[in-house]
Amino acid sequence: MKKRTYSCGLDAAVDVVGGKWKALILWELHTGVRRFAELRRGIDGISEKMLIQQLREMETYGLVHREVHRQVPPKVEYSLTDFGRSLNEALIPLGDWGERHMSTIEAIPRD
Amino acid sequence: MKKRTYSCGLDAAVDVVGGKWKALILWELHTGVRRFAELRRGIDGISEKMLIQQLREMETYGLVHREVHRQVPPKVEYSLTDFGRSLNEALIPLGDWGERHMSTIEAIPRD
DNA sequence: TCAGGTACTGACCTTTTTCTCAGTGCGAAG
DNA sequence: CTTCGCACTGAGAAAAAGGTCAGTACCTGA
Repeated sequence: MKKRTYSCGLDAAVDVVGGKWKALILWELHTGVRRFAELRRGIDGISEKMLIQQLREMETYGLVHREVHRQVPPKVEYSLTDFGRSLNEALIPLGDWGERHMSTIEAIPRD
Repeated sequence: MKKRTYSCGLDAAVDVVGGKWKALILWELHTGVRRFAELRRGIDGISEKMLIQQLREMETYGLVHREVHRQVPPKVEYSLTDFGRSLNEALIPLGDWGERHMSTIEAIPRD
């Protein structure tokens, strides 16, 4: 989320889903409610700092709902809001596209 | 394009469309063939360096076709390949989502 | 002759993003 | 009595992305 104005809807949407981790988090939450540590284990290579940072951002966007259960040890559950689910649905064709062309994309020479 | 392996199709796709300019370029090319300077004028705020950098990247992905007409002054035309068009189609629902929620997204407090 | 348009390229710098690592406080398990 | 898991937080550094600016070589119109 860097911009304040967008030249088209796609521009705005890519700003919301962009970055290294948001798509992965959205994907993990697609299946339902998840605890913090479950997400961390489910998303390969993510650090705790990045995970919270992204979750908090998505919370301020209204995509993710955060529920704290006051108990020891602490239990915090994350889930998608209706808004988040609507985003996930809009992402399905893109996810399918990526799935179909994954090997092509991975084979592209970098730098 | 930073990764070599992806955990899901969405991850791969977001890596391809991510960044500040690619969505905008894709959107501009959606309407047809464009010359370099036309793209520059059409995309508000982009520098020549960024525009070429992104176009070249998209060319190596096979999304964009670059055609040089050997003449003076030079004329270079950019257009989408079939692969690029297939990506654009997969992006339509996301673009629509962004369009629908643009005002919400713009109203989110940053930092 | 001099600015302007064509399509770039490369050096260098700033901003943004991501990563690493250490630490918190509590309870349960070994 | 030490370690583990829980859900974080913050400092500081590294890496990636993006931006500015100057220059190239040629032609056209003023």
